[in-house]
Parts: sequence; structure tokens; C-alpha cells
Amino acid sequence: MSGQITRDHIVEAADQLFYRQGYEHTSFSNIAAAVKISRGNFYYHFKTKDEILDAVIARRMATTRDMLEHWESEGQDPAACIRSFINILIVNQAKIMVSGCPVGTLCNELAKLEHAAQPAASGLFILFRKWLTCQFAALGHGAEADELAMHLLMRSQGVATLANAFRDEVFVAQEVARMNRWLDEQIGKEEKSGN
Amino acid sequence: MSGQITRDHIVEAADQLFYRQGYEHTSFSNIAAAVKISRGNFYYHFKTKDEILDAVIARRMATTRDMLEHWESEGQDPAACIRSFINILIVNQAKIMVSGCPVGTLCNELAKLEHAAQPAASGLFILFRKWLTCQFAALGHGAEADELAMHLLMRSQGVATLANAFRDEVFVAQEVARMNRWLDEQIGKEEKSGN
DNA sequence: GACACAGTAGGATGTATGTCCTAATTCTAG
DNA sequence: CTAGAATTAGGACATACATCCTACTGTGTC
Repeated sequence: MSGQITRDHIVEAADQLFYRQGYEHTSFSNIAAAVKISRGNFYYHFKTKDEILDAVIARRMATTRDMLEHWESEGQDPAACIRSFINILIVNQAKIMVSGCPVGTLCNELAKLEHAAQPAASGLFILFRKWLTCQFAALGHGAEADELAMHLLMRSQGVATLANAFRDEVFVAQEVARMNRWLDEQIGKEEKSGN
Repeated sequence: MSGQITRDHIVEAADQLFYRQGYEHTSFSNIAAAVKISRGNFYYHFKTKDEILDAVIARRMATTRDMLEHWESEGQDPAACIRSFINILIVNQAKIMVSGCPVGTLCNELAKLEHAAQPAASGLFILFRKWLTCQFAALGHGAEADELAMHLLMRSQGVATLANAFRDEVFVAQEVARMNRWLDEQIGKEEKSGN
């Protein structure tokens, strides 16, 4: 039964490395070295590199679901939930400045590789999108909840990309403040004009 | 003197391929095949892959400068210039949905590779940033011109990333409309509150 | 204690790639 | 027209990598 543990270690290490170095630039040896496992042992757990990628995406789906649930359980109201989302930019600031957003950069890389797992990676975005849509709907924006969700997701992606390129934490703080102000505007607007 | 022409062809082909496939995933052979040139001929023009990357970045810097100048020469006022910037999301929509933003994705990839050319690639962003800052300054936003420039740049990046992940042109249209409305708000606000 | 089997190790293999070298070809100057 | 330089072609080489295979180890069962 120790096999499952090793497998988890592999997926965890691969997750980190794919994030920091990119999928293609990460080799079997890199992951094996990180887990302190022989290269050959790999084949026992994963037949191909694509299989590891699938496992990593599945893992990220699970941890993301957990995170969203957690935010929802501890958040007082939908607005607080949305602020938790905005706040990842602060919480993960250091990592984002080094490697960007794990979701956005993976989707991008897989798109360029024309990799079969690209839709699966986009599923991570869909998770956030649906969750945010629910929050905005609960906030009273029925029809345009999805558009607002996409808008916020878009902003988080833009901030992550520029934070990575410029490594400027003042910029991140400014944009987070801006996002919170924008959210304030949305609260109280419920179900009127589309802006 | 035909050497310079071949060199230009190589850089042009490499530019396209780096954009569509990513830097690392593009091999000498790929570029050679695209230019219909022998692999070995390559070495005559570029000693290393890094050298091609430098040339590609230099090329992009030049074409970007040209584009910005062009927008400035044909734009009636700063607002029109900024709208030209916003409009690339529409003009290049198809490419963006397939490969994302050429600048953002390159910066991201080089960051993960810890490549020496990463600062050079960020220079492309700086070009846009400074240009947009000038436009906002000309619009009357002296102190916060740079922040507004970064905000707009951030939005364009976010839209590009999500457009690539979701391949949804309705979303792009919505966000472009939103950006134009936002710009309308900034016009007439000159030098008052910071929002 | 012997056997079966999950798990591990490390080497073998073929392919792709970046880099390098040398020979052939084309171009240019005198 | 010809010598020398610029350019091109194509193969050589070492390396890195994904994949595959075989042998070893530990553990639980009869």
C-alpha cells in the first residue's frame, strides 16, 4: 500500500515542478530526483508523461475544489467569498511573481503544445468561473453574474502575468485595491445596468 | 548581401514559431524547415538558440515601436491612440485565441526557463507601458498616468489569457466594450480622484 | 520457510536536439 | 575569368530525454 503514497509524492512533486519550470521543461529525472526515487520506478506508477500531467491536473482540480469550499464555509457572505478569491493575489504573491498563475500558465503552455490535456487544464478555470458566478448570483446579479465572474477572473490573470513580468509588488497591491473597490461598486448595484 | 535576407527570414520564421509553439518547443529543424534552409546553414547565421531568441526579441521591439508610432501618427488624440491599443484584442483575436498574447506568453515561458533573455522580453511590456503612460499623461492624468497604463496593460493580458483558455469571442467583445467604457470614464476625470 | 506479488532500482534503447565541422556552391572584386 | 570571401548544405557528435525491460527487495500468506 506504500505504492499509493509514492504515487502521491510523485504527483505532488510534478505539480510543483510543472508550475515552476513548465510542463515540457520538466523531465522524468527532475521529478524522480525531487521525490528521491529511481527513474525506472516511475514507469511502474505512470506509463507516460501525459499520464502524470493528467494526474497533476486532477490533483489541482481537487485542491481547488477544497479551497473554494473552504472559502465558502468561512466567508460570511458572497462578497467575502469573492474577496477571498481576490486575496490569493496577495497570499501567493511571491510565487506569482516568480512563476505566474499556475492555471493560466499551464493552459497557455498546453495550448502551444497542442496538447490533448488542454481542455482538462481549462477545467480549472471553469471551476473558478462557476464558483464566482454563483457568488455574484448570490449577490443579486442574476443575468450578468457570469460576465462579472469572467471579468474578475480576467483581472486576476492580467495581474498575475504582469506581476511575473515586472516583479512589482506595488503594482499588485494597487490592482488588488482596485479590484476590491470594483467589487464594492458591484455590491448594491444588483440587477440594474450591465456595468 | 543575400545573407542578411536569409537572416531576416530566419528571424521572421522563428518569431512566428516561438509565438505559436513556444520557444523551447521550437527546434532548429522546425525553423530551418519553415525557411526551407538546411539545418547547418543556421550555424552560419546564429551560433546558439539564445542568439535567435535575442534577434526575435529585437525584431519584436522594432515592430512594436513602429506600431506604436503608427497609432500615434494616425490617432486624432491620446484617447484614440489608447483605443487603438485596446483594439488589438479584436484585430488579433483569432491568433490570441489560439496562442495567447505574444508578449505575455513569451515572458512567462522565459521566466519558467529562468532564461537570461527574460528582462529583454519584459522590455516589450515596458514599451507598451511607457507609451500608454504618455497617452494618459497627455489626457491629463499626470500623477496616475503610469498606474492607468499598467491597469490597461493588465486587462489586455487577462483578456488574452482567458480568450486563449476559453476560445470565446463573445467574452473578448464584452471585455473590449468594458475597456472602452472604462476609458470613457477616465476621459473627463483628469487629475481628480485616484480611481 | 517458501512463494507470490507489489514496489523499487538501474541500465538499455531509440529518437530528437543543439552544436559543430567540412565540403560544395554562389557571389563579388580585380 | 579567376581568386577569395560569403553563403549554403548536409552530415558528425554528444547529450538529454521518454520509454522500456529485467533484476532485485521487502512483505504478507500458506
